[in-house]
Amino acid sequence: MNVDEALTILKEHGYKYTGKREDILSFFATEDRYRTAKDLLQYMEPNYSGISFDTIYRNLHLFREVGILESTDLNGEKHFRMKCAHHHHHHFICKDCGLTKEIETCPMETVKTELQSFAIEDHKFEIYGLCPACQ
Amino acid sequence: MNVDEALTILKEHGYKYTGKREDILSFFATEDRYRTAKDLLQYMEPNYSGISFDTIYRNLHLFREVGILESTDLNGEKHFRMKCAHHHHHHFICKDCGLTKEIETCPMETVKTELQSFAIEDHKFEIYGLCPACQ
DNA sequence: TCACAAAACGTAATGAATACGATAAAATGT
DNA sequence: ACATTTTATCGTATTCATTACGTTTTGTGA
Repeated sequence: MNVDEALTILKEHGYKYTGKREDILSFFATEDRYRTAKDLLQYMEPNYSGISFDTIYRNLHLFREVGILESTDLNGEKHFRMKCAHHHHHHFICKDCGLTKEIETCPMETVKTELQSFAIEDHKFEIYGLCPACQ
Repeated sequence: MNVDEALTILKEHGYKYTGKREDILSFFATEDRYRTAKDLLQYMEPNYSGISFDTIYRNLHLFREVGILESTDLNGEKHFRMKCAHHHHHHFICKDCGLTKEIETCPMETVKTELQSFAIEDHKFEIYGLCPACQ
């Protein structure tokens, strides 16, 4: 997803356009990997000195709710990345740099037969390690 | 894993026996599901009034390190459960009560072919939802 | 039973995330 | 263009889980 697509989604949901939001989106559009709220704050600081935590977190959660970002818990800290909306898949995640690689394998179909009487709402399949550059 | 097996593991690693440790272990031996540090603290409080956070967390991490417990992050809070050591498997986890059900399916073999140049260190496959009792 | 290493206590500190009243800014209708 | 309304942001305080640490207590092996 690119910045324009994301801004369109925002507008469709009736949310306003601001310079900060565009900058947040372009941060994630450029970084094709999982980043933390702190990473984003450090990126924003130079241009918007004194930007508040509220703004960072509110927008991160808003963007996730409307489907612009996706998130995962990595050692106790929430990480965010631009959502890849084209099809269902999972991620390899580099422990060092947060880089992600798409995994096509998804075992949910076979798993469903194992969970007949359970109400499945969600699932998480992540592989962790080091990417070629970080090895 | 039962309490005696766990105590044996502790002794093998040269750690000491204490009443608190046995109680912590019997808590997890009884509860066949993911529990938080707070859950454990509430269980210990009546018998050991004034037990400290240090004791709780130190033992939880120790037990995980020697392979007595396994842990996962669930909405920003670490959850622990007795490790089922017999064979590799994953879990369905109930969002309400933390109950777990073993899943035999593990897609790592096929995934490895997708990640030739990546150093795989770990993986997580969890299914979330409601167990029959909580629906 | 004595000495020493490990465990626990009590409490303070850290760090991520959330909350909130006040202010500012963007969209909308006239 | 202007006023109105709605949303966004600021500044800061608070919550909550977790970690840290100096001191005291307690197992354990000689």
